[in-house]
Amino acid sequence: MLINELSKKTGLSAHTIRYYEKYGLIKGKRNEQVKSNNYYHYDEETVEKLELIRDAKMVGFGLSEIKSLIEAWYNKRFSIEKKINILDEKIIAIDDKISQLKEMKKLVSQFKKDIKEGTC
Amino acid sequence: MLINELSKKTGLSAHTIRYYEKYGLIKGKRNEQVKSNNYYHYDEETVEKLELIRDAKMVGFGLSEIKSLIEAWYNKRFSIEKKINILDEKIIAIDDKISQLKEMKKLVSQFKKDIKEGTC
DNA sequence: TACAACCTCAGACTATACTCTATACTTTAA
DNA sequence: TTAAAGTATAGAGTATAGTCTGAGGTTGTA
Repeated sequence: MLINELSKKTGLSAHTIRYYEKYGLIKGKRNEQVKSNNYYHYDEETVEKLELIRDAKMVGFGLSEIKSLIEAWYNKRFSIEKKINILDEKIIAIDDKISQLKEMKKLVSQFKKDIKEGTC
Repeated sequence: MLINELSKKTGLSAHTIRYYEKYGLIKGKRNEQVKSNNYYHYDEETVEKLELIRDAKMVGFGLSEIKSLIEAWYNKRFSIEKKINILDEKIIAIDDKISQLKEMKKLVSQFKKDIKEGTC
């Protein structure tokens, strides 16, 4: 698929997708047979990656962290040990964030309760 | 306490704390009795607020979202209904983030398993 | 009383992550 | 066959959230 379709599928603008491509998060392929243009083509794996990026960003991961995750995921040059290490780190980071969110939720819920009880 | 102590207690730099104060997230008080200086004094509530800000930022909330949360929390001018609304929104946002993180964790764990099984 | 260690304020600078503009070429539908 | 829509690239501009510098004043300790 071309960038416009990719954009529609992921909800990210073509500009943002190109920015991610420059950043090294995704990679389109050019069709060597077609010589009239040099359009990039993207596959389903790219859709998956972009969805992962979108979600990871929502929960506070930066692009550099996401890049290391994606490299562990797809990069063939990394050793198994290195990949496992990176993935373990991310799992710990995710668990930390979940704990923090649960703590925040408890706090916010308690505060909501306090407000309600202070008035009824 | 003065800004240096606040900085040490929260792990945030004095610069960052002043930035948050300008942004409207916290508010120091000046001692009217002392006329030789115009140092700001901060209380324990400010420490709590800064800890909340730090945690909320870690899980992807921006300063504007955090500001609305803090206002619901501390601002006396807001009506009870408005405060409850804001807090409910935050609770929903927190739940969303937790779901996303769980989804990410599942994905990362599965991938880790795949890597391991692909080699052993 | 000197000197280090504070404090305030204004304003310049930086990093991250986009977002937009301009230019130029290609494809597609009427 | 031409106008609209799509694509690539470079580079400028923007938003957010700091981060740093400098100038000038204060406080605490030797």
